Amino acid sequence: MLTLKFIQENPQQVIDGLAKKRFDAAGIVQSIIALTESKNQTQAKADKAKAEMNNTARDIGLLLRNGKTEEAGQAKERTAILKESIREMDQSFAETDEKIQQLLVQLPNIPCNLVPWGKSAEDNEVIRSGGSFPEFAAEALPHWDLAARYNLIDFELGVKLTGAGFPVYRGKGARLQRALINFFLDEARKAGFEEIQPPFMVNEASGFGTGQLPDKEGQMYHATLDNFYLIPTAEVPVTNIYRDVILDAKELPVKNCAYSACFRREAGSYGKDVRGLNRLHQFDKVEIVEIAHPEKSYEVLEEMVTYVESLVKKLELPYRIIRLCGGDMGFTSAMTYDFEVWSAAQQKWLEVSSVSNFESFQSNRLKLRFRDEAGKKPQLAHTLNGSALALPRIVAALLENNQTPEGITIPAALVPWCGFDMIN
RNA sequence: GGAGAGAUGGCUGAGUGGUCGAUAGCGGCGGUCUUGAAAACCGUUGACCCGGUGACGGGUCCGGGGGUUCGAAUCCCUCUCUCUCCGCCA
Repeated sequence: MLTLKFIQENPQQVIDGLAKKRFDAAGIVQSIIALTESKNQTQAKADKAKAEMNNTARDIGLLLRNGKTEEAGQAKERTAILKESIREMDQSFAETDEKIQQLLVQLPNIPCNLVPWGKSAEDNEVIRSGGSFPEFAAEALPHWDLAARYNLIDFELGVKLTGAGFPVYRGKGARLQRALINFFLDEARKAGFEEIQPPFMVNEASGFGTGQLPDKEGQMYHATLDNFYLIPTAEVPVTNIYRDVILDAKELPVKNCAYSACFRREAGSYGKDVRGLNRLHQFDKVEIVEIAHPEKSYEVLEEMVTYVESLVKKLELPYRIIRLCGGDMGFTSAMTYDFEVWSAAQQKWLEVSSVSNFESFQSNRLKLRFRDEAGKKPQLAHTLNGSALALPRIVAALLENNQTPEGITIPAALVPWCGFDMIN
């Protein structure tokens, strides 16, 4: 969430910035400023009363020690009124603060200047593309047909065991999953990311920290008996490592990577978008997370994009990198690049990675700060993350694009991790 | 799952109703000494909020929440977590 101070000091910048996300912030900003003013006045009054109370209590202690019981009794009577007014002011303060918090969490992050105007995916900006489109003699088969033909993925069996969107990978299909996970983790390690193996379930506080709660509650699986949530991405546990942490500037940038299974209820999805591997309730992903100095975060973002690009290049997939327009961006992001790979049989681009700079939007809620030098005040760090990469659509594209009459070929870079170069 | 003990500042650890944001040690930072370093010695060292241009002043925070009291780290209730023993077990 945005910081109160920033909104107070730059109300117009907030309103103008959020217009790019097609969000009308004028009313909320105005309310926040008015409420904050009233909250501050209440605090000033309450603090004064509390100071008086503290002094009186101290005096009573001294009087009692000196045996002046009567005077102490008189002082006690005076505190009763004071006490009641403090109670009222504290209550009013808490109520106002609660209102402000409720308004604050409604404000999306402000897009950075580079973000193009636009209202939907059509207005996104293609930054660059690479790889070549495959050509086929016969008609290309979609990955669900190929998965069945080579016995790689059993979607129906997943339905039997759990439900739709929980596929069972088997044989070379399972080995391909494992190979991709290891490939992505090893590449990330070589690029300087520390590997983390996080819990796949998190508590409520972590859900709040990264903003899944309270808004996207319905998108997460919830183990109600213990009040744990299955993670929708490793971003949640990994970023929450740094909740309530003050880092030393020397430690920046922090670079972490993590594999996790990801669980998403995907309530509301239907139709051909969910066919095969296109949209699943459980899937595998390697995530990269960075914590950067505010002055460096956009450099870091570009580095992350370059890194993710190196992965799709090694997998020899036709890809394009897109800068999302304001209208298509997520709530928490200041700038997002999406990576898409071409699905030859479905004849469409599939999103396989989303790399974002959240600036201080996440760290404000997380209370993730750093200290430039000893003695100086801590300030909010910038957080960034990206998929590097999500498996299912990569697998879909690999299967579809590399199909030959003899079988499916494995990109050379992946063969050492797979242990085979052909699925047939 | 049953029984017991505990949660204090970056860490260890005192403090059981009255100037306690909190003794002490370690660590960190600054200095003296040294060619330099170590050792020793001296000083310093939490976060957040409000008011003030500022010096500074005030407030909140001793796991979370609530209560008792003029006054709570200290007493009571409750939740969470940790440890020990027993049970079970990959």
